[in-house]
Amino acid sequence: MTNNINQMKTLNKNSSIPVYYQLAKLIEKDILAGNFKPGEVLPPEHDFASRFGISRMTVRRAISELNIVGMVYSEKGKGTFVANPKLDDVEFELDNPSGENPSKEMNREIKLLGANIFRADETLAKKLIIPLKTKCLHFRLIVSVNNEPLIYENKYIIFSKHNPILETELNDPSLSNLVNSNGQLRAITGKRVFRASIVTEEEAVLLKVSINTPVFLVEQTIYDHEKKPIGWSKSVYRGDRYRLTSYTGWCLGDF
Amino acid sequence: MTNNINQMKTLNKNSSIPVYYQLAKLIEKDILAGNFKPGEVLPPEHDFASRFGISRMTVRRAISELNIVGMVYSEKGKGTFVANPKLDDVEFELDNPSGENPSKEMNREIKLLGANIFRADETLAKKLIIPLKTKCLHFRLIVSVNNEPLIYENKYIIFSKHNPILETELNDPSLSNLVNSNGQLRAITGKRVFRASIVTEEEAVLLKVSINTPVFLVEQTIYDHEKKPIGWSKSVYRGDRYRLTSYTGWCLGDF
DNA sequence: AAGTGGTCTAGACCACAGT
DNA sequence: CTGTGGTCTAGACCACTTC
Repeated sequence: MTNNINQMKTLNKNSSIPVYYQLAKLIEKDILAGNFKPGEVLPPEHDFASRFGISRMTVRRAISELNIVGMVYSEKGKGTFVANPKLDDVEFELDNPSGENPSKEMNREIKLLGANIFRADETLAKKLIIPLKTKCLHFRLIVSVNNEPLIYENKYIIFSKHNPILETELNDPSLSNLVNSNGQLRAITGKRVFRASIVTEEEAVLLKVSINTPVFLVEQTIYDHEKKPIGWSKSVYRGDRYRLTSYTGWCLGDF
Repeated sequence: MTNNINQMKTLNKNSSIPVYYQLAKLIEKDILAGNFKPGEVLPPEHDFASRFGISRMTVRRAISELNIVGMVYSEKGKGTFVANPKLDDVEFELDNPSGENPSKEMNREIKLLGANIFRADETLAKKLIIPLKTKCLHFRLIVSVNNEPLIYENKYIIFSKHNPILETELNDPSLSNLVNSNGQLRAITGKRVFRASIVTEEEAVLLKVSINTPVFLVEQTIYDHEKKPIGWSKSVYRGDRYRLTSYTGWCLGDF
């Protein structure tokens, strides 16, 4: 008794579109539609093979595509599972003052400054592509490490139902978590824009830094499976404490 | 008459390491050793298959790995070619003032402020892991777009031989290009660290901005095939004109 | 026409998970 | 033990490029 609609479709073996790609898209649709949820196991490979009358190698090729984009992960002897979209994997690193023990315990603390209903102003309406004054939830918070305030964040998500603000949400106040907890839509993709800027007076007070301190201004937008924006945030990272690293060029497995 | 030393080695079919991985590493070594140079074509797949006594599918799996990391690219009907390592593919975008035509012609200009021999000071010696006072080349330049100075860069590469500074190099003053033109070592991998900061007085004059303008401070290190640093640069991107964008989550092919 | 990479098959054996 | 994914084979046909 399956309700995986797309899986009843057939593959066109005479199409110029490769079978493995057709199958990958089919499974992708089922995952995006929620017929397979994160953590759940996919049918075994030989199932797909016999059901669609194709070779197991072709099934593997399809699933491999989904592995590459991180939509599923396979475990030998167990099965292939739907992953959680990693929406917060742009890693800011805390600057590590030389000599300090990097494995030192970090005491991360989140202080909620406010959580309330907010009627979309012009900026937010534009960001989320919603009418003016649409009901939204607004979170304001400060993230501190070792009692030092480092990040100031304002997060907005489209209001959908009266959910109480759970404490568990505030342990992980990432935008994707807030969206997933408070709406019926799941967060699928995200976009971040980084700017270099200088603290405003308000931010300087909140972050306990002097005026003219440089900051990273990070705007994040989160989209559902139809690429409609469902959440938006603007974060201020202290520029004297955070940095961003990226690697380029050739590497195979190791780095 | 081939001098592809590694290709004379054999694969261990009884190893716990997959054959496709062994072959991928073998080809990788040949590419890193310069036995196959960027732009050159690899032997056809059936060559590898018969030479090593393995199936063509296994060869394809090996080459697929190299495709994924961007070390080679395959073209139907033509062959598989060695790629150039993309070391400068972190894209800064110019902020696009609303309403302005994005396809508008950009007039990019590079002004060389200096190119001279530089004896490594403490900072540089540490960055390049070389003795103090080692001979290096030092480039200072300003990148302008539409007559507006936007980037100020200081680039250092280990001095290897007396090459004249070619004009062609200055059309592409990327660190990887400078390294490849002036040294005998090829640039293979790179690392970038981004910081948010504020212009120094000197930078403010060069970039024609007021004091306290925010900037991205971008440190880049370039490594050879043994992961030894061979070039280092420190660039200042005007924070009021540049931004950085990244995407996360699920996507398959399209975005 | 000959050579290349792209796809696909119908098997096979293996290592590992959960009984 | 059975079931899973991981690897590998020895073919096959196709589309494309080059001559």
